Amino acid sequence: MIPRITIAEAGRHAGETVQLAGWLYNLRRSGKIAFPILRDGSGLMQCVAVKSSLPEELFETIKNLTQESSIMVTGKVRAEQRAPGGFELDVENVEVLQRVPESDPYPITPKEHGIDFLMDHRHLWLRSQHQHAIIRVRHEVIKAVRDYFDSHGFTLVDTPIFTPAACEGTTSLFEVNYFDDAKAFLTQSGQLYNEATAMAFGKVYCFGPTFRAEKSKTRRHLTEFWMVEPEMAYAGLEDVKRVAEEMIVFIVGRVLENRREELKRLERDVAKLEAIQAPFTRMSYDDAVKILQSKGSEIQWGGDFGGTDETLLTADRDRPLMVDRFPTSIKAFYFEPDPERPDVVLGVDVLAPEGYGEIVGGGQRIHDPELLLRRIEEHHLPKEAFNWYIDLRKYGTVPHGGFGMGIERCVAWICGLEHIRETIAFPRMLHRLSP
RNA sequence: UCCGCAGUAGCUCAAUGGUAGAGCAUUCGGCUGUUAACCGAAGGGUUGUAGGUUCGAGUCCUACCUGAGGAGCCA
Repeated sequence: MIPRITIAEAGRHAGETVQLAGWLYNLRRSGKIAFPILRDGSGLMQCVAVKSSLPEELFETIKNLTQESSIMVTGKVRAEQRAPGGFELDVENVEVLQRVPESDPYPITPKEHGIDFLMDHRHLWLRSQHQHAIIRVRHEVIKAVRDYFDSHGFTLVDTPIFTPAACEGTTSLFEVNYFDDAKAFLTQSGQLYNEATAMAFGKVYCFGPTFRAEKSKTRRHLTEFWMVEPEMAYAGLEDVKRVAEEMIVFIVGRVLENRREELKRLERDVAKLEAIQAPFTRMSYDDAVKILQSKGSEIQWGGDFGGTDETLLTADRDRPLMVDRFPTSIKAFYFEPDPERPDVVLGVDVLAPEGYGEIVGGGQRIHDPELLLRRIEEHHLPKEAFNWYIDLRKYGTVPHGGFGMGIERCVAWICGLEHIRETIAFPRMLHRLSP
């Protein structure tokens, strides 16, 4: 019985006859020799078919294979300097499961394509090397996130996707029918529910899809994205900052450890990632505004950063930047005010270097029931909808805090991508709902 | 939602208001070590849609559609 292996394992089988199962990535041929390159999801393998050592019919079959045809190849693995990857397979047999017809060839050729065409063919584009590398880095980032929290005493408690009301009231939500007469909204954050589970488990995190109906049309926005949100009881702003910093350093370290090959394929400057070490630069909102003004930004105290402001602040830094103590007026209702300065809140944003902007936002939450009620009124939020949330302050309230990190923004930064849309298999954007 | 930009062969792009072209892909032929292989040939077009200016429009004007970029909002 000939063993079936993956291309990634081929190096351990040099000299053995094995079977590979995959798709034809490319084919170069001359009259009497052909080099089919096989793709199986784990890597690429150059195969060699020599006319003189194969039955004529088989050689003709190989010579006429079309791109992305599904095939199983049997042959002997051999170390070969000239082959990409260092190993080659001498073809003994090829079984064709489906030959892609030349009347309707595979649309994504080895040449360049425009973004619109590629997005329309996203279901096929995922087969290409570049996309493959990005999705694998994403996998590593997600695994690192989970490993970090799992090994630091956090319990995974996922929060609902159907919610009855806005979590923050400021941004728009996707509305869906919920049976006969009720409306539900797709969640834009698990945070409020996290605050409940943190009072039950101490340290928790949720990780799932999040939805924003904002009509944002930039390289940093999706309407559906994945967010990890830790929340900790008996914790303040400094604890939030420390955990965010530790987590980011851990994630980048893991990607460097396990996904070098992918980063190389993405032509990522690895030195920039190796520089991601604690401590990150810490800065108050006040100082950030002064720096921005000195660099020519129009920002005034009390205003929020624009995309160009974030770039100005981080472009010449080699580590993430933590900005804290934002004006109360520009932040959500649940932020705890600074006890020494009630006009600012104990919130923090983490801005990735190289101009990638905000990847983490969080802070300390209000734990005083009186203040929370006042804020709900000031923001004109329906108090009844928040009864359960107010209960958390009635029954054993404690200082607590947490943050959210957008996975796609983090992956875009680590991969060094221009646009967030390639960091998720099937991106959902303002004008893109398919495939 | 706002501001400019673009739309020509399956794909990526050319074409001064005057005969619609190239590379890749596809088909046929050649080549025993190719590396987005190479060489030769062939097929492939309602120039986004509708109207207008002009002897003549891919090119100029108007509207619409679609897309990509940026702004605002945000992770």
